[in-house]
Amino acid sequence: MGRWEPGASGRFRQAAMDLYLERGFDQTTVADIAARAGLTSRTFFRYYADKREVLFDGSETLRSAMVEAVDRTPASAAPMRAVAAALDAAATMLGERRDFARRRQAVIDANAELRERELAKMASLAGALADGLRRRGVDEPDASLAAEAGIAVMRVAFARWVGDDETRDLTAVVRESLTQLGAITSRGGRRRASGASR
Amino acid sequence: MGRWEPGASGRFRQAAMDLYLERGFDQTTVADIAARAGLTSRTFFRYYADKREVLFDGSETLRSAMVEAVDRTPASAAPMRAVAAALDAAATMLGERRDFARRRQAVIDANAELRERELAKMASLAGALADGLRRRGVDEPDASLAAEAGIAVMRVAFARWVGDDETRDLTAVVRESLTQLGAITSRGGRRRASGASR
DNA sequence: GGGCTCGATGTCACTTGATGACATCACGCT
DNA sequence: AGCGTGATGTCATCAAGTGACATCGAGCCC
Repeated sequence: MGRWEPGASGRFRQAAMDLYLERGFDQTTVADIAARAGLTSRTFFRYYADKREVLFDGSETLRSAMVEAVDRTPASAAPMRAVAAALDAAATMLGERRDFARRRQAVIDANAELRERELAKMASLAGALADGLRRRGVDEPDASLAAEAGIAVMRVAFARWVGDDETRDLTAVVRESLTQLGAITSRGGRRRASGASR
Repeated sequence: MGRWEPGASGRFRQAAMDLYLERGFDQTTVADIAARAGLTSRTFFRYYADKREVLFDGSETLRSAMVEAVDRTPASAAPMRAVAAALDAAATMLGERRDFARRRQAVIDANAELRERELAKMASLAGALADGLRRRGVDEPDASLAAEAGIAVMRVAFARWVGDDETRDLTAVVRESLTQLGAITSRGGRRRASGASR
């Protein structure tokens, strides 16, 4: 498997994922990944800006899906409706292949640098959402607040879904969490409002 | 200024801040910082785990202040009340020295790695808040949701405060933003609820 | 004072991530 | 066949960290 074997980026992704799982992120060198992929470490950096990025390949796709969901929401709808649509889109994309999501998350959770990168990706999602909201006429700080709140919900919901024993639909968890956020933040929110979820 | 000059960590902090501002984070090497501080690069890494950490020295103090604010909140209060208290504490700590906050933020905003680190610090704050809430009996997912929402508010409010021309009190901006989040997330939130802020 | 311990700092060596410059190879086109 | 082009390899280099060990300075005890 030398030069010109197709699917270089995919081979890198696979090799990296395997190695990160086998021996951990720190214990894996870029040279290792390249060797397993049948390529050179220099080539690795032509596909991925750094050693972490190889785990976040689909995030651009996810972002555009969420933005499109925002754009598709009727202009008359409230900001949080558009955010909810974006979260639905994200949940649909991530909701299949829970086993993959689990393994990937295990790798990320085990390493501080990877957690940082994931946070950055989520922040970028929040930024894109806020852009989308502004584009539809939502002013600041509402646009940023709605976007950040939405991403916060997504973060919490995803973590619950990944760590859950029973098989639940990610979309359902996301919607539940979004509703729950509304309950919590509503003024006069009473203590122990006897949660509707779990 | 050789060995045994006191205040090594402070000298590192000062030197790093200066250099990051002068020529940028990437263009500053740890050896540069150490030289300006009159120390060695090896010593730098004894005080700070990496080149970024030197900009986040007070974050531990901030965290404990916020956690204490949560703990000090009456047990009968709703979760978001405790979160609000924590945000108030944070705003009080960060609210003075806006010029310093500005310069620091300019450095951070200019560099992706630093932005990542800042996100990590904020995530750690959210985690500490969620812990505090659980300690006072708040169940999941409410604890995580409230904590994450609170940090989201803090992020937005801080950005607005730093980027604002007029001089406003950070505490006021934070409270405003928190109220605004409640308005946005409340079910039936109508479009363009004619914002109360800005 | 002399010698002692101990923590802070320095020195050295090394691994690894990341990047620039340049050479080479495989493929499609004419 | 010859050529151009993009993908890959090779080489050199820098900077971030890290471990092992030496050294210095200060306080302490006798």
